[in-house]
Amino acid sequence: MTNVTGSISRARMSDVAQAAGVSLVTVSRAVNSPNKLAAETLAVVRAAIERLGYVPNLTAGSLASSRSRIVAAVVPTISNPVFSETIESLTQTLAESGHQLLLGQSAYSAAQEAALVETFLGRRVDGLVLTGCNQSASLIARLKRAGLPVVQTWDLPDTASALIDMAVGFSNRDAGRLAARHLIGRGFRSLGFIGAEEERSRRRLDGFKSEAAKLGVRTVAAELIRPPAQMDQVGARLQQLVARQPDLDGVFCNNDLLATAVLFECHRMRRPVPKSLAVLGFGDQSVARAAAPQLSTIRIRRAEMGERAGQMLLTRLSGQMPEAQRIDLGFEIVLREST
Amino acid sequence: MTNVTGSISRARMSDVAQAAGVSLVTVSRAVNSPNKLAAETLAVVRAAIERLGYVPNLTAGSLASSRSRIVAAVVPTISNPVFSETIESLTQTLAESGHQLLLGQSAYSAAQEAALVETFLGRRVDGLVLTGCNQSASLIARLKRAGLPVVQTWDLPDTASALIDMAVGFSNRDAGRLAARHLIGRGFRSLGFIGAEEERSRRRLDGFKSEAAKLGVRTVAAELIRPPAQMDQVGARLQQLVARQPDLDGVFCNNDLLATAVLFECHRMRRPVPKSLAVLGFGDQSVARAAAPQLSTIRIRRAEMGERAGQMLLTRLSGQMPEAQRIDLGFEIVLREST
DNA sequence: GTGAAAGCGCTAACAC
DNA sequence: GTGTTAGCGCTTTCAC
Repeated sequence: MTNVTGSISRARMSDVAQAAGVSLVTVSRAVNSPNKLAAETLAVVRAAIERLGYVPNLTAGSLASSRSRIVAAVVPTISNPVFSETIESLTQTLAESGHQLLLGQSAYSAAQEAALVETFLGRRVDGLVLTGCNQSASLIARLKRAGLPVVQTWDLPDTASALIDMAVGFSNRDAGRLAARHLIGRGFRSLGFIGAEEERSRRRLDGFKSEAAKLGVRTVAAELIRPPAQMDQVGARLQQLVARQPDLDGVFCNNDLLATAVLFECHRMRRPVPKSLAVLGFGDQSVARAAAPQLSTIRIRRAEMGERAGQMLLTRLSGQMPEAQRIDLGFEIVLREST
Repeated sequence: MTNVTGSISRARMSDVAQAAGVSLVTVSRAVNSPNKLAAETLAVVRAAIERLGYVPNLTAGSLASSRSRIVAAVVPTISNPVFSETIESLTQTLAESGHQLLLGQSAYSAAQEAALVETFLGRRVDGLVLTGCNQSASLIARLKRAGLPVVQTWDLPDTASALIDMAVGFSNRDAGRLAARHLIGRGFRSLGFIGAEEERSRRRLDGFKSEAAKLGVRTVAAELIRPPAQMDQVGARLQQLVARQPDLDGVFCNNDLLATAVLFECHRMRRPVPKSLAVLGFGDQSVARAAAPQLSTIRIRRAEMGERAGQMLLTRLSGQMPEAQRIDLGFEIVLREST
């Protein structure tokens, strides 16, 4: 029965060994490398395990073998569906080879990220997945020294020194550039931007502005929402944008949910999309196809990002080197109705 | 530098002890209970720790103390934002007392849930958070025997035997009943239901149907979408509903994102909401306020659920009993424009 | 194919 | 306040 201390006596490996009439190592092998045992022995041991309800203590195993079969990941927040999809596919990829995920949320704070990494190192995790490439120089140095496999995701390091170990992502700046080319190419000249106030969003804004300028469009108003950027804050921001730039005719939103909120606000303002105002999303989430009008957006490979990150880690954990240390997953415009 | 094996030599506690000229325990105390040490000693030890770049091995600590400071949670998927918010607040609550979260995703499969629980027990996690209350009898028995603190969330057990240890949630069936009362009370008589094909959604449908019948409304058509229920599948389902029940005038959607997709489809069908079709959401996610028309919905306390689950666990881990073993967080109708 | 010995790096209990 | 002793429950050699 449940008790307050939360612990009951459990069978240990030595108990199983005794019950089965074999040595400790044999039980260990029955659990970890059954093919190294004679079929009969294996059967006897398994019966004993079953009978005693033995559950191997993975903590003790980790200590002895110095492999934890745990991978840690740090994301700003999983409430943003954009990150949760990457985490989901990462979890699944890792699960296939018996690894589990320890999850940390940094709330977009570098200090919290560093603190999380520190305890993850203390837990001797087998690998680490980070979000973004804007880690501090000291954290980068720390991780390089630690020597464990690390994958940076959701962006690509600009310089060789920003690459800790491995990376899988895409250039956020180039994605912003593509957004500007797309909107301007379709005839919209007075542009706005709505996004979260965080690193990757800012990089996209950078690219968006610089490409717009290059194409002769200098009026780009931006509204940055402090994370978590919720949909119900978007209406007011769009109003701001229009107030600042009355001839606004195109908005780039930093995820499809924000873009959807803009769609609704346009509906309220009786401004037909895209005739009166074009809306470009980001991410190609499922809402983009469901929306009316359907959202044009920039597709990125969120699930693939998690999967590739997991594979790179697993490759390294098996002692090999992955084919590429830096994978650019790219992105593409999906033209629908809103632009 | 990074190496393929992923490990470099690291300082151990005994190295620090030697460097600081103290014993092992003193270093352990400097790390875990600094207030038990003389200020001078502490300073010396800390200097040594700093100098050697010592990172305590938490795995060894866990083994010795049999407390892992890890709590595991199983959710169907974190891609559903509805679960990720609970996980987020749980993570934060746990972090405040130095616990971390090991995350498992069951993909709505009972077998996967049981397998995850098994390895979590093997890791000797300090506590467990589960989604829903429909665990198999054998899993329930297993966990009761294991004797570790367990919190079931997102529903409330119907019977005493379905309660493993602690629970925080609400009655999904009653929430469905409330939805029916609300729609019928506002004059809608031909009802439909769109939700995911999973346990909690089904319970809401149960309640929805039975209350509707009680109030004299027998025509309730339901469309269940196999998880993950994506927004872009909703349009076709609404069409189905209308085909089956041409006079349909009210739809209850099992989360606000699905409801939003219905809103868009209504727009396409040129059926004004709520005049031609009423739409009731579930969850009160931020999209509900952003939508046009704004969504009426049933508010539940997702974040509070994670927080309370964390607190209950922490209370038990500190050796106390929580005030209540079973917390009903309830729910409420939020009347906006769509009904 | 199986076993014996020697740790993994820390904490708990008790002494001083 | 600080130190000594004795494990925590496994895996890893290496021997047979």
